[in-house]
Amino acid sequence: MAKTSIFNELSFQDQDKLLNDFKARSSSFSKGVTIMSNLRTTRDFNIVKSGTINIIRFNYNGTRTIIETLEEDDIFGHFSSATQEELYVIAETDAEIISFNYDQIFQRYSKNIDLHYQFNENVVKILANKLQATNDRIQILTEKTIRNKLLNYFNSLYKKNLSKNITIPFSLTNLADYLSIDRSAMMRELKNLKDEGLINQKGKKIQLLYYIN
Amino acid sequence: MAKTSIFNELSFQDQDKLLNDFKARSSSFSKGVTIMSNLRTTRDFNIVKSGTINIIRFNYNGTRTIIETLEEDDIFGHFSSATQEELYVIAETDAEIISFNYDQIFQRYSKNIDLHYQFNENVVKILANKLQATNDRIQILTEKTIRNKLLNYFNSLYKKNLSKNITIPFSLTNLADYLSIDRSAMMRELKNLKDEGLINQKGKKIQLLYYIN
DNA sequence: TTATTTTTGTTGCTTTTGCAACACTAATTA
DNA sequence: TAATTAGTGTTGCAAAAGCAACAAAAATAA
Repeated sequence: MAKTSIFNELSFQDQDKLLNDFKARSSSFSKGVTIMSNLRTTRDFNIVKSGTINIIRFNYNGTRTIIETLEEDDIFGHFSSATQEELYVIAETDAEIISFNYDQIFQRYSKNIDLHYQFNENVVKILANKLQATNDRIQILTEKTIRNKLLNYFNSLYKKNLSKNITIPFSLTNLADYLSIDRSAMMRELKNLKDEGLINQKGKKIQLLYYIN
Repeated sequence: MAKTSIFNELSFQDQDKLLNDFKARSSSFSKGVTIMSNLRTTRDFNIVKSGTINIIRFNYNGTRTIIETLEEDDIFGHFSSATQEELYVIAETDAEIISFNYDQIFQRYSKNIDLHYQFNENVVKILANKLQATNDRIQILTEKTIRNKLLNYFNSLYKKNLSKNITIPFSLTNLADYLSIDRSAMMRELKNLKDEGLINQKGKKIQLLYYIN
């Protein structure tokens, strides 16, 4: 399933028409700034127009978990959130966000119907993609041991790139964060996997030496 | 956010028109039967018309994890799946399923436009709901200790019912499954919580004795 | 109603994991 | 380029969790 962008099949002109219909507004944020601190209760539908942003949860003990990293044409809104704790949206780089009221996308428009149909199709496809990605993550998180979490994660990268030479797309510290395991315990397990000849590893570069499927 | 059904705001007549447009087909399954063994690759959009079904993953070691339990008017499809392992759809009770090709929902229909708009709105809302529920589950799974997983889960039930007297909606065995923890370790932790006076518990009935928020 | 299966509750033991602390390297910013 | 911050790699120890096994209760089927 190829990644769908929210503006798939829509020209820049079409995009302008849509955003105009939605009464969308645009805001700019500098690197490091908190874009939103109440993601759970927002009624806005948000599109990242440029830059990179992180959706972050702060735990009781002060540690943080990156829930999602978003880039150009990715979307976020109340659906990105868990109901329990509040999530923060933070600009990883300078970023531009377009926002409009969530219910706008359900309006029946008499003009530009084709554009709205296309937009709707994109929304459905993106949500379905996100749901699948989230289900992937659940599968990894439900693995009981650190070893299985790692192997499961490696396999998902393998299937994405169809290569046994994979590169972790973020720092090892963030990987531990993503897998929800202790970093030092993860390093220990990586070492075990190396010692047992299952992988080669240097920093974020990992070579899978075991048979897959 | 109230739960949206796929046929929200659509009369039975409207439903028939839609399903006719979609060239939908209906199938019946007896309790215990495997409805589908290749959820990952299906191109169908499926609706549960009656009964209860489970989406299940079988782990290497033979244990199973219930990914989702679905009832009347719930939907499932490739978006329900993780890309790694294959998921099974199994009839928990006698069940009736309606299926049609996934791409049908993106067709531009000249007739019954309002119905299709409404259906599309329902699809988006349901997917957003599911995404939120899945994010909830991720939050619970990222908790590091059994105690925190339990408390987090109890809190989510508390927030749903706004009562400190909660009832686990499935067996304790399945709860351990859902939280991805060892059942006996979970029982031990439940006992600890009781001994420390944080909860009362008898079977699936739990009373929360601690201060929330 | 009895028999059978599933679920609950419990415990000892072992393994895994998290925590804390520290040295070292790489990357970023002044 | 130097100074500062962020990330990597490692270890000992303590705490938490998994595994295995079994008895008792509850639910379901015969």
